[in-house]
Amino acid sequence: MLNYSASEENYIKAIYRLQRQDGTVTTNELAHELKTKPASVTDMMKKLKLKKLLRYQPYQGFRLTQEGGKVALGIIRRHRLWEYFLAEKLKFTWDEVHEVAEDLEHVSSKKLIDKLDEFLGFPRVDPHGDPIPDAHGRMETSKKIILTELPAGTPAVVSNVINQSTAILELLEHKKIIIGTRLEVKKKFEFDESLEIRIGRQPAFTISHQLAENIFVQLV
Amino acid sequence: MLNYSASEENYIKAIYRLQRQDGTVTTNELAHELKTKPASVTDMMKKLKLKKLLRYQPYQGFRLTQEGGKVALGIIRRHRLWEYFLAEKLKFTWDEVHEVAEDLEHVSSKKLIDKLDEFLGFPRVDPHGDPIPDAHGRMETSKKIILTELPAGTPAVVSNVINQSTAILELLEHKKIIIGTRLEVKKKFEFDESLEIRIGRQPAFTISHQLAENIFVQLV
DNA sequence: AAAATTATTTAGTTTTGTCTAAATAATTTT
DNA sequence: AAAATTATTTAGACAAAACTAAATAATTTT
Ligand SMILES: [Mn+2]
Ligand SMILES: [Mn+2]
Ligand SMILES: [Mn+2]
Ligand SMILES: [Mn+2]
Repeated sequence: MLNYSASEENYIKAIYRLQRQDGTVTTNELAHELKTKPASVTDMMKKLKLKKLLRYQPYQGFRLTQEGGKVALGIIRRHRLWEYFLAEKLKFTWDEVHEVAEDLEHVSSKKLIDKLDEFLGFPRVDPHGDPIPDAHGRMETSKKIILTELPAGTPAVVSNVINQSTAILELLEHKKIIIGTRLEVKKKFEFDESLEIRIGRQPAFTISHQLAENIFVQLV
Repeated sequence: MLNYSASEENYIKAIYRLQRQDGTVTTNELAHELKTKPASVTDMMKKLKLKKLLRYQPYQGFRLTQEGGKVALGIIRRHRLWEYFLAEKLKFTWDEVHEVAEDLEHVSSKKLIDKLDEFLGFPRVDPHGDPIPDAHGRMETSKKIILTELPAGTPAVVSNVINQSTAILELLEHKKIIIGTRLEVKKKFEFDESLEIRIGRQPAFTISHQLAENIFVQLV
């Protein structure tokens, strides 16, 4: 597998993420995601097409090729292993890891990453609950549902938090919700879409729709 | 302290290393050290001068300013901490650490490095025996002498190996010489400048001038 | 179906870091 | 002290990655 520049890697990773949702990715979406200009996206897309990492016809959207997908998984593996390292070994808080991992992910020594993986004990998920691809690019694909769509009375476990800001971390810490927390929705209120939830045998409490939207759970 | 590009950092580090030896650094020396062309060096020197990291008059040599020296120590700190991490935690061998650290050193989060330092237990020297600057840029300055200049009969401890190749590591492992080994020169042979040395109470053995040149020791 | 709006691409610049070839300065040899 | 050699700088080009402004294509509104 060839080596790509940090810039190319950031584009590849963004396309991978966006195409999970929409199937195909547009110029404007990418420009917005990467905080760059549409014209810059077009330039880079031509380059990545030439390198056979993606397919696209002018004015249609982009899609990674099989090879492009493999490259993306490699970058995501590096990113999430570093995040795990920062949180677990260096005691970074949850909201601090992403920014640093955004740089570390571009150091591409295969040996470094495989040894790091081993040192960390082959973790399956990063500090936000996102799965870490293994050395062959395989990763866990457990069915996760948004907390807002969990039916009342169904026990579930928090598996993933999307938003990685300091603000959401503060709130989650206050509410004592972390990845792995087992909870149940008691009631859904139509007016403001807030949820009443219960953790274990503790008294139930309320969380806002905005918060619930960012929490994914798995059925148990 | 501002942020510098990987390229600028590699130049700064190289100047720092070379000026330790010669006091001042020339265009050709730098070009050779960095495997680049003299014209590229001149370009970069203008840039670093503009940023007040070095002093130079055309056709004289270069010297880092005080600020330039501080920046250099920061890069060296990152480089050596990563080398220590790779060797100690990830079990890289001695000859493999430098190349990877050459990339990792350019990830410049201060918090990352200070936490890494703490995680590693504030190590004083990297795997080759070179001192690691602390968070304030201070580092050990123990007097080291080349093994070829150690007088016969004076006990000393191996503190440092300059050459970092796989080849020298193989030889040192075979001879059971590592950093920290206590030894004594028994005899120096004029003909080929080979040395007879003894480790502890074991039988004495011979090492070549080429090998001895790359080993530094400290008196005990 | 035209017109208006929105999305995307193209054209032309800019910055950073590199290179080759040519010019000039400094040093060494004769 | 010239001449020859070596070191350094300058001039001009190039590639990567970004940007702005203008052109064009696609979509939506009227
Ligand atoms: Mn992340
Ligand atoms: Mn990144
Ligand atoms: Mn090194
Ligand atoms: Mn480097």
